[in-house]
Amino acid sequence: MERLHDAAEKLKLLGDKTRLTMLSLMKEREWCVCEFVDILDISQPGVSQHLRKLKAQGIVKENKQGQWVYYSLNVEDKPYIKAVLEHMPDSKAILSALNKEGIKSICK
Amino acid sequence: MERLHDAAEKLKLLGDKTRLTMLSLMKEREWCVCEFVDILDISQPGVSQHLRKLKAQGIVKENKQGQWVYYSLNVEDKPYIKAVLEHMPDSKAILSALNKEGIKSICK
DNA sequence: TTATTATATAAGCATACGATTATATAATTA
DNA sequence: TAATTATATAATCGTATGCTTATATAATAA
Repeated sequence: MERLHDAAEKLKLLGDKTRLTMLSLMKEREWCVCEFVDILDISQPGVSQHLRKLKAQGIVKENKQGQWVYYSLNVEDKPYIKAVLEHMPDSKAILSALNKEGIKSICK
Repeated sequence: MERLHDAAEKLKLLGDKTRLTMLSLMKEREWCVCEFVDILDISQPGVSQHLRKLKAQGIVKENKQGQWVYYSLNVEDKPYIKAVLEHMPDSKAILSALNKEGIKSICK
């Protein structure tokens, strides 16, 4: 059952707290790598690697703007992923819980 | 964000082909361990351990009937898991793809 | 051009995971 | 009671995962 195999591969990526947080944040807007680094307790290479995996599975897409790379959701054709994210908290709640409500493109 | 942590833990369990198949089958009815052993290409202890993890996260519940233990979904209070499973193939499609349409409580 | 900033890639490492075989427990049947 | 059947647990093992530090690449700014 190829469909289940592929779905499992993608769901596996949602089964990580850091990635699930990033994806939930991306429900609102696109974010650049350095913003995730500021928000999440993880190194910059760590963030990049999570995003690489998500992109490899087509779950996110990138948008290069000068030296910044913005990542956003690409789940319109992945209904079960979309459904999961719809049940996750929104950016405001996430940032508030992480005490990071102040961040705004800190990357300078 | 405790909610994301917990959700990630549960989604991690869906991110495995074998478990996702079992859960999708359970959309239709409860199944005993030996049925899963017949259907999936995995040993009996392997099946038991997958079910133990699913039960530990409250995703399935068991129903002991004599020497058989039947497992079924317990996702009414887990909307995002429910949503994922609703997008997965049904038992008929799964068994057909695995060439296992014949099985019917083979455990004898 | 040189320095700075943003991102990606590589290498290494500890831990988690999925599977197996062996064995234990429990219920059923002879 | 002994044998069979169903399930669970334990021990083991190879591989995958997530993280880090170090380094490379690319774009911007001085």
